[in-house]
Amino acid sequence: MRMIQADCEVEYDGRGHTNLARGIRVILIKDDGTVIIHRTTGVKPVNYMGSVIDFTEYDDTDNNAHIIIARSKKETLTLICHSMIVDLRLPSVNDDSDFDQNGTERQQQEWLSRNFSETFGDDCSFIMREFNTGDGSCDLLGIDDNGNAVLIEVKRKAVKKDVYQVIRYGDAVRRAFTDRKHSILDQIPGDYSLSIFAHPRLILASEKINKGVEVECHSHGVEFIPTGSQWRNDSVPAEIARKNVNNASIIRETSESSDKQSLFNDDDDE
Amino acid sequence: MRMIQADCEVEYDGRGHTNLARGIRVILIKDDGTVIIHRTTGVKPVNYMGSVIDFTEYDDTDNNAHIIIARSKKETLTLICHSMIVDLRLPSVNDDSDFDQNGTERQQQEWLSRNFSETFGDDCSFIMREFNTGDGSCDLLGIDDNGNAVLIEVKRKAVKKDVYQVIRYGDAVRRAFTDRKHSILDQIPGDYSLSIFAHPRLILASEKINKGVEVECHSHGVEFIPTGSQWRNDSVPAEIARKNVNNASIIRETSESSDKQSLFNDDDDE
DNA sequence: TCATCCATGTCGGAT
DNA sequence: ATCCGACGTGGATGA
Repeated sequence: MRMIQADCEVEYDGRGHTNLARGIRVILIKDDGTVIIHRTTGVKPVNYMGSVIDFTEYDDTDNNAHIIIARSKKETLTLICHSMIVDLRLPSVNDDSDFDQNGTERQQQEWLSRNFSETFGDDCSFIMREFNTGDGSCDLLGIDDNGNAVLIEVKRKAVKKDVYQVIRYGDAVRRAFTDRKHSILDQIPGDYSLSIFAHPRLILASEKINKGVEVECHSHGVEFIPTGSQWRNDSVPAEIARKNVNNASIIRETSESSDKQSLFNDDDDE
Repeated sequence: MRMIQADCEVEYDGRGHTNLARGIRVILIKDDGTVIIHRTTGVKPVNYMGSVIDFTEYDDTDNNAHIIIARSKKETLTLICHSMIVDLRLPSVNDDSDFDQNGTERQQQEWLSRNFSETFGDDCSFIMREFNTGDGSCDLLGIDDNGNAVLIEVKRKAVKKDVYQVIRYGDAVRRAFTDRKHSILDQIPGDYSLSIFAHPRLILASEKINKGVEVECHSHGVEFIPTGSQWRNDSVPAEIARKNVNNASIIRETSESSDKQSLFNDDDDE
């Protein structure tokens, strides 16, 4: 890992083409070749490149510049460094530690599969998750008492576009029905007829919902069903923070009103 | 800007919840409060947080740990640092330099507006860009010789989902027609009747196309039109690299076969 | 390799 | 503030 702060220009060429005019940025070069360039604000890097195949590093004495070129199979990232303010090479370490993640749509989907009839109605029973419609996979597949398939798309926050995702799944299974494409049944546990896809029920299920989504649902024959947030509580891990904060002495603390700037740079030496 | 390398645990709580077990990572804390935590590989940070309102920093002497807590309105990021290997506070700089980007859909859209009939046919003339359908804005609006609106969605790479984006725009303008919603015409230069939206032509235009998209188009009455890549050539900026690489002396150079690892850390002192 | 979909998506623009 | 769609989206997963 290499940590650089440099006064530099950056050019990227590949899927697109970008030019970043001269200025001071922070550059990370990881041991796997990944290059990440950050400006002074924002979460996302202004430039970056992964899958680097080779590096070339020049000293352009004529222009008094240090040049770093990273190449991947189809891309090139060029840094013209007019001055290297910091250039720190850190020992390589490998980090195979666990990263646990909660509150994902996957967990929401799993929770709903275990709370199916409670959420979607007693006339409706769960069949499977990740049902392949032939045109993308639907989060949940169920069947109602009329023998119609129930296609459910799960979102943490539903937007209008999602309504069309469900419509698309409906189109796909109806086409499987009219085309007598029996292979779509192979993935389904149990013994079902293709006719369950003649008139599928379409459901969009979500925790939060954007304005206008219910109207969009209604005008396209899609049911909207709120899921609540209960699913989040089922798998919250122990918080590491609480057990450490006790007995700790505060070194520095800021609030919204204070000058944030002064905290992170060396302009304010205490 | 603060650049840290630390042996740390990380917990995030907010929209989701994550726990990262102990290990060595690089942490950037920007002057705007943004925190970015990188592992040893990959482009994306393992943890991050923007819109930070306040920081709290502890020394937990009991556990011999340094604790940094960043809070935004609805989120908390906690770092338990068991050792601070590097903790560099860099002077704040402001960087208002230009960042030019090319090869965007926006440019493709603009190019198509200037090459409209060549691309979409002589029976078809351009009206405007970014036409608000009432349910999302369509990239290009034109009109054909039959007096029907032509709704065009532009993509660099078309996928099946995009077909439904166009369908949705078609739904919206037809609804405007049946509902006699004349206000949709306000944004259109020139004098048109609502009836142009009775039977809109729907077009998906793209440079690249995924398998199955044309079939999806055909089965939903959407036309697919390839745009080519000509639009990319209209706005390629001068390459800054070429003019600098001449007369430069190579310091170090790697190729695919060499040991990349050795380039970026200090295991190989030359 | 290609296609699909989620993401603590982030970000910018419009309403 | 919310809504909306692009992104050099990245990354994982399944065919």
